[in-house]
Amino acid sequence: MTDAVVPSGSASQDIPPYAQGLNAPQREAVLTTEGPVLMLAGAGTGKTAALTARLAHLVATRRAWPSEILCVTFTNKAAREMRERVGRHIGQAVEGMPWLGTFHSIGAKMLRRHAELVGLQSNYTIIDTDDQLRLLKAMIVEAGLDEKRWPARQLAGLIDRWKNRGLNPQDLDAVENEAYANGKGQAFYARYQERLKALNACDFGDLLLHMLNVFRQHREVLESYQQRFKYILVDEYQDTNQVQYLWLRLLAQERKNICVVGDDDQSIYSWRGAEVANILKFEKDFPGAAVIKLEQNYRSTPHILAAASGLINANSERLGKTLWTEIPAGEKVRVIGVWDGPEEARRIGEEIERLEREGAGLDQVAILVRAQYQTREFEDRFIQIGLNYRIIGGFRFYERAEIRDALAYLRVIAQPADDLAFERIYNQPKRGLGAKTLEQMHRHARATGLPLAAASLQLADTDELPARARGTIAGLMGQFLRWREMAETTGPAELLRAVLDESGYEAMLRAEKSAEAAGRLENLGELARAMEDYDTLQDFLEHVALVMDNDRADDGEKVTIMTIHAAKGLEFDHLFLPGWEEGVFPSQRALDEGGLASLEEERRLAYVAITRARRRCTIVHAANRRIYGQWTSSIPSRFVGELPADHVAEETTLTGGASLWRAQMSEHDDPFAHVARVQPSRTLTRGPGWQRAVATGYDSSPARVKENTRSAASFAARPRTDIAVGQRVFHDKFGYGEVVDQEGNKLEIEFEQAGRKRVIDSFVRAA
DNA sequence: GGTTGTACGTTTTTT
DNA sequence: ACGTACAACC
Repeated sequence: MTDAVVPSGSASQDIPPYAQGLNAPQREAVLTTEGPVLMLAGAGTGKTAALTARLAHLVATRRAWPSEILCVTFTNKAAREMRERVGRHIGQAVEGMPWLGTFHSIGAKMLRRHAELVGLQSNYTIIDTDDQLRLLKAMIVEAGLDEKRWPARQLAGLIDRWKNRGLNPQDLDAVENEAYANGKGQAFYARYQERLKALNACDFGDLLLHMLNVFRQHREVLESYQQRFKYILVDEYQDTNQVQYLWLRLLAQERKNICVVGDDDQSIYSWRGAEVANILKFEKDFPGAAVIKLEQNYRSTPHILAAASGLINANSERLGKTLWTEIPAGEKVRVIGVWDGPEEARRIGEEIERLEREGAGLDQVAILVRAQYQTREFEDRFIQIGLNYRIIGGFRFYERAEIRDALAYLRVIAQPADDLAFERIYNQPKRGLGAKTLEQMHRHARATGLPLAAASLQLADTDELPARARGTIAGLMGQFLRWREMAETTGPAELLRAVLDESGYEAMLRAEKSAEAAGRLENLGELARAMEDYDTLQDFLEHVALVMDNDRADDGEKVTIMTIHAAKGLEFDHLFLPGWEEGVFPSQRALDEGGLASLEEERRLAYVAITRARRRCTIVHAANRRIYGQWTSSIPSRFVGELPADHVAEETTLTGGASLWRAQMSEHDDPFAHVARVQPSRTLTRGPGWQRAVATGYDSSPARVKENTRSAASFAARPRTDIAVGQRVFHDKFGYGEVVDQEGNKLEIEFEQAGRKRVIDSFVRAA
């Protein structure tokens, strides 16, 4: 994803502007419009340039309207870049490309049109992992299972993986089913789907799986899309999972004008369902596919390229590419051995300061780590020496509590059946509604099949709850009604401001007077500002759910610190790769869990890391490192040994004095460091902690989840047939009494002890 | 209902 | 080592 593509020659009159400056294979990738095309694009070979030119070519030659091209990427960032670069070629017409986006955003868009085919309404909510976990946890507890023994996370992971593979609950075989709570997996999965339907919600996996189901079960819908999409383009094809693969295969089946771009050597997401096999078998899936290899690298020096190529050669199962470059030879890849983690940070800090003195921009310097915890060492050190840095990853704006609270209010306004959102804010700010009230609301909601909000309103009209709670609920629901009306006429930003003000949420934060509360208020202000760009609440909520915009514009030159995963697709002049030790990289956990396949993925990760470097690449390994508070000594990564010697300059000073001496000179960094050095403890194999004994009963039968197809706004009540006026009944709280009036499911009862009360019929039983 | 103590689990991450 | 999440307290 770089602009680096300007090879020599080849600009001539008969070559359209968008194809000028492309090399021969790139141009072939642009001009081979008909039939299946597999574009194998190595790192830094100008794949995005070719892809965007191809799009421009299809439009410019009138082969398709922009709206007839399906172009899928994995990340929003990639989609944004693609749109921008296509725009440079074809101008305004790019606005008419509604089907350029991520798999999930395209899935969401299609699903809005066909929601009813899977039992949803088109204003369905997209829930995130947090909501997903809360929902599953509630279900697990409800079923009487020990949440400790069968964590919701595990179930969520399984369901996710099933969805990624295109499996519906009924598609699971006995083996899959066994994977959770002794064969309860399928039942939970099925119930989870029912619950989501009742909430008019779906999770990320559903965006693709629901549409796959629609394609499979509704021929006419599939055909309409097959007709519409004259050309299909897929970026990062090596990252597709099974469901995405099935999706594409159905859509491409008719016209077979599908062009996939990818690099099997850069497949680093198998742990979340990506199947390298998809790219490896493309030629089998689409016989006669043109295979185009982009092998000229425009990014890195020959030494860097050779080092990376030598390393990846150790992998089997490759399609095989030979990267080459015309860039003049630069420095060899440096490998530096240091004593421990702190020294590693110190050394890299010094190197960066030197680069700075030499005039390098800090924006062109990056440190790529295997795991997030490694960033701390650098953060500590860089704060100390006053080096500007930025850590990518970590907190996300939309994951902060106050933002999620605000969004929960908006979600309830947009979609009254969104119980998860309602539960989050019904007592936030504190309104005196506690667990007891919530329990009652849940009970009533379950009995009636109403959403929580609607059930609570109904409940507020009776004596089931204390007068205070009733008034509070009625007031809150009244506010929601007003906000809902307001949403019709006002923009989302103004609506949010009104909600924050009238709900008392803002007042709650103001009353707090802490620096933290001030920050939260600021964040909410920023949220409102972000909302100015959207016309409807619905648009905004979808944006939030799907476009977790991470990269906020950052001012000033800073060293970038991030994981290798996050760096995919990026490039830097000066690159530092610390932590190349056995156990860290390759990660011990990967080796324990995935064997050879994981090792090869770690190696691909190393390949991705090295190929991010444009001019200089420095690999560092430390002999001692503190991991989980435990000093651990380690040996250099096997990947270091796999680098071809001719292209590497070793600077390992471990045994000889200099680096050791330096390490001891600065012991004040860690007064106990010498202790550790005398007795380095080694924590080797940590068995997978999640493998636990298997034995648990499933003693309570799962409560049935009623399907609620009614809109939340209708509070229509189904009266009970076994209760009538004059009947003697029993109520848990009020005791015995006689029904004096029945109106829907609300009863008026003259109780013997408690007097005349209005109650809900589901709370009494015939006596 | 809010605060303190303890136990646990710690790769990678998008959508 | 450390942060989080839940349980037991006041």
